[in-house]
Amino acid sequence: MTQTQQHALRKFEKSLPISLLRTREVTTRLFKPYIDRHDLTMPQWRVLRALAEADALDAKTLSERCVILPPSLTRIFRNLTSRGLIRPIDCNDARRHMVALTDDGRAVFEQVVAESEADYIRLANAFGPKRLDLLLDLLTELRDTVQRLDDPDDMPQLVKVRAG
Amino acid sequence: MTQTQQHALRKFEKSLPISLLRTREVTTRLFKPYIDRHDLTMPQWRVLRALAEADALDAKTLSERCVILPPSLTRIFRNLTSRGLIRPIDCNDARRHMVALTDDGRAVFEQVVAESEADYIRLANAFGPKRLDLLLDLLTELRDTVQRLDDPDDMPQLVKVRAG
DNA sequence: TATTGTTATACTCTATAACTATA
DNA sequence: TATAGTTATAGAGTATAACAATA
Repeated sequence: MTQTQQHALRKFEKSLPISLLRTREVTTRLFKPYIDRHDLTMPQWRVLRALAEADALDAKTLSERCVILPPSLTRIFRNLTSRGLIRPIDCNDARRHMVALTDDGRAVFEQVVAESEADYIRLANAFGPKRLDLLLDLLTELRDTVQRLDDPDDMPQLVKVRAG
Repeated sequence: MTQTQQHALRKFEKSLPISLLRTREVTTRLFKPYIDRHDLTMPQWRVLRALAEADALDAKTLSERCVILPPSLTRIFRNLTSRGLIRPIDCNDARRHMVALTDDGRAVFEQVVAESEADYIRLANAFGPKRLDLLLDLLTELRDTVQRLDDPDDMPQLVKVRAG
């Protein structure tokens, strides 16, 4: 391999969106069999997972938190409701479509977590639990940073100067 | 917000595939306008970007490196070839479909890079260039770690013991 | 016989705009 | 008037299996 090609490869590795995509692909592939086993798509799973950690959520919150566009979410609601995994929740704002897990939905969630736990521990040990925490923190902070780029009033002064 | 909900939120933040997806979503949104401007989809752009850093690549390599399944790649080849952005390359193994950028393809690539560079620098400065490098390194290393999980012979002894 | 890639097929997601209902 | 969500629609990606061509 030539010097130029080595440099080129490093540049490709350093593309942030692509690196995030590739890393997500391999980690998703590790856990996807446990999702497939319950006839769930990854977006459907993200909805169940988000609902498992809240009493109830509206469509907009789920859309943002699970990275699913509203039209897709409408279909996912229909699917998961018909399968008895989620149910509508009364809300004082009639525009909002709030949903929560049913008992069956929670059971499915708990099953997937239990079945995949061994692989998660295997991954955490192989990578190093502390490095995994560091990575997760960096991901969250990068997300916050990028979101603040669109809203410069929230930016700390130092960063504003450096970015300019 | 209750104690339980705070804990729940943290758990959702700590899902690796979801965190990777959400971070990719915001970073992609930052750069996507520059891709859209040239009537490219993100997968098409990944192909151009990979080819820009190699003389020529075959479909299998591109499929892995760009996270695109072979059937999608076939369609993308057809699209980019018809637009004159890539061209087939002769190869000693006639099974392989090798392609390379045309001059037009390279021009489009350079244009996108030039147009988006200011935003990339803005992001790197806001997040911290060194932290960005750390994040990119961790992403690459995590990818390697997960891939080795499927191929335990490659695992260092210490990790094998800890994982077992 | 194994590998590379294409085709076929069905389903899902992506993305935008237009529309309804509610605040 | 602004917001939340649904519907409609077109296009692209996801995923699998079956197939053809080549090694």
